Amino acid sequence: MTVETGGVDQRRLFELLWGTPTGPRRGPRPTLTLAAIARAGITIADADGLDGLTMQRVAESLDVTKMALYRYVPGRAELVALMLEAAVGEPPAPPAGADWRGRLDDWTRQLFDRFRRHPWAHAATVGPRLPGPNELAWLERVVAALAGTGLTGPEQLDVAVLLVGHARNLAQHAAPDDAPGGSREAAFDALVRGREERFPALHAALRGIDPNTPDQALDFGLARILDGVEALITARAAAVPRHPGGVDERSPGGRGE
Amino acid sequence: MTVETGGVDQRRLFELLWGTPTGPRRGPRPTLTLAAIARAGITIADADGLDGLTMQRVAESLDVTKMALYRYVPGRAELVALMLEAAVGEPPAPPAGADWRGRLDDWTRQLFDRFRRHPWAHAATVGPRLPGPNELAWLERVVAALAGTGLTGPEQLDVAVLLVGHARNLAQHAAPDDAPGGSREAAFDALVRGREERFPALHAALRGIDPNTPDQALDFGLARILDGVEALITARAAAVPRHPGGVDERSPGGRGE
DNA sequence: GTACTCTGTATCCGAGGGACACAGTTTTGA
DNA sequence: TCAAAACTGTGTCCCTCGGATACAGAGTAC
Repeated sequence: MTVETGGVDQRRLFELLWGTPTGPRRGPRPTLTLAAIARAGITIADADGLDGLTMQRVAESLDVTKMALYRYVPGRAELVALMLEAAVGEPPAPPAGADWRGRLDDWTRQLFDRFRRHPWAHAATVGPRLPGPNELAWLERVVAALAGTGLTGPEQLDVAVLLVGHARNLAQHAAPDDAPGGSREAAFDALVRGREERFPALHAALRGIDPNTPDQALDFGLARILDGVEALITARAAAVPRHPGGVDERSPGGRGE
Repeated sequence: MTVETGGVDQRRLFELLWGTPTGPRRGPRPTLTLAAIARAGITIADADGLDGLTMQRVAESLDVTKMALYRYVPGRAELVALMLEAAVGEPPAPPAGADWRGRLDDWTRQLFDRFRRHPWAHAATVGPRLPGPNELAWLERVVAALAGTGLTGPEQLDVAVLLVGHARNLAQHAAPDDAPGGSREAAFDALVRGREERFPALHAALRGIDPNTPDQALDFGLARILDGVEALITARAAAVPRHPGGVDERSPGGRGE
């Protein structure tokens, strides 16, 4: 029982995620596949969330005993990791002829879509964890799109972190099949109503909400982020017209006023 | 056993979060307080995460039986909600004399700090949930800071969502007491090493990482976001030049660009 | 054919959330 | 003053779930 990082067997998980599917030699041939198990788990978690995902249910849906799963997967935590890797899947091809901004825009929306289709994915990605090949491939796409923009390596990764966070965060806000108009704003409105003097600005902001217009938080945030990145890129290009990667003009919007 | 939203009793939770502390009439006076229970839970969760948080341990740390807690809290889920509300606490006062950007910058860093101090808070905030007074008060601060900038109500809320997401996301990346240099990048590097042809851009980006420089993802993302918001605000102001005392003339020298 | 190895199963255990009934305590009403 | 009512903390019980272990059957290598 390795309590390491929430009970995840790092070695075995690494083999499962990154190892080659080595065919066994002797003994009866397995009736299951890692992919099939992950698929079954995804189906269950999509329907009832991570709480509804029990080894028993996964086993039942595959017509095996619960303990049979442990021949393939060390435990529940590793199963979730495999499900996550399968659920994100391979990154989509970048749109043809798009510049870095077009690529990042499309990339974020595609990732958002993945997260929205699998609401449990958010909970499955909290805390440090071992990324799988698909996850790294998604990351590779962002960094590749930003290559040649003048951003440093760390900055490219920071942009990726920013976009992943936004996609993941917004997918959580937008329930997969929620009533249009956003139940979240409705809940806020109900709470603020009767407490206007306590939350005056919030009250005013909520008055400007049209229940018919769909939630545009994804578009809005994405546009702001990409505007900010674009501003940095153009500033870099103007400041250092030659040899990218020199002494960076760090202008942290940090601390001091 | 209300399976509603993960087993949360919405009515009772609303009373716990928003209700007035009505003193009971008859019977022995309670030995515990909601605040004390929440504090005990926070202490445990800070140390061992949400998985380490059991009713048993909370009860032990308060010298009561497990079932005694159920006199105060309907169940574990509601306890976590109370812990969250106590952990975020009241929002800090906005820095004196700061414009909207300064306020939002400070706000985001303070929120980041709260999340970083309580790593379980991220997991506790997945999915739709009932916000408490403190949570709404934090939100109120953002919207108040943006009042008069020309942004619409929904846009102000979208900015808040964006900033909350960034603070929360980055707090997860930055482990509370991790080794400097970022184990995350180190893990990436170890994975990419030997697979350079598969992740060429990632490989190149990782080469530009200096293990000594601290992680600047929070600063970077925050600066990008606020740059993007600022661009929108100035564009709005330029398009609608009237509105006498609305948009303040913020230009304290060379910020950003 | 025999030994070895791998798969799926049956059984068992402990941890954890929570229901329920009961005893003790404090206030209210007569 | 005293009994009834209401509320608190406790002990006990149950169920679910993750996982360990031992075992029986299946398939392969020698």
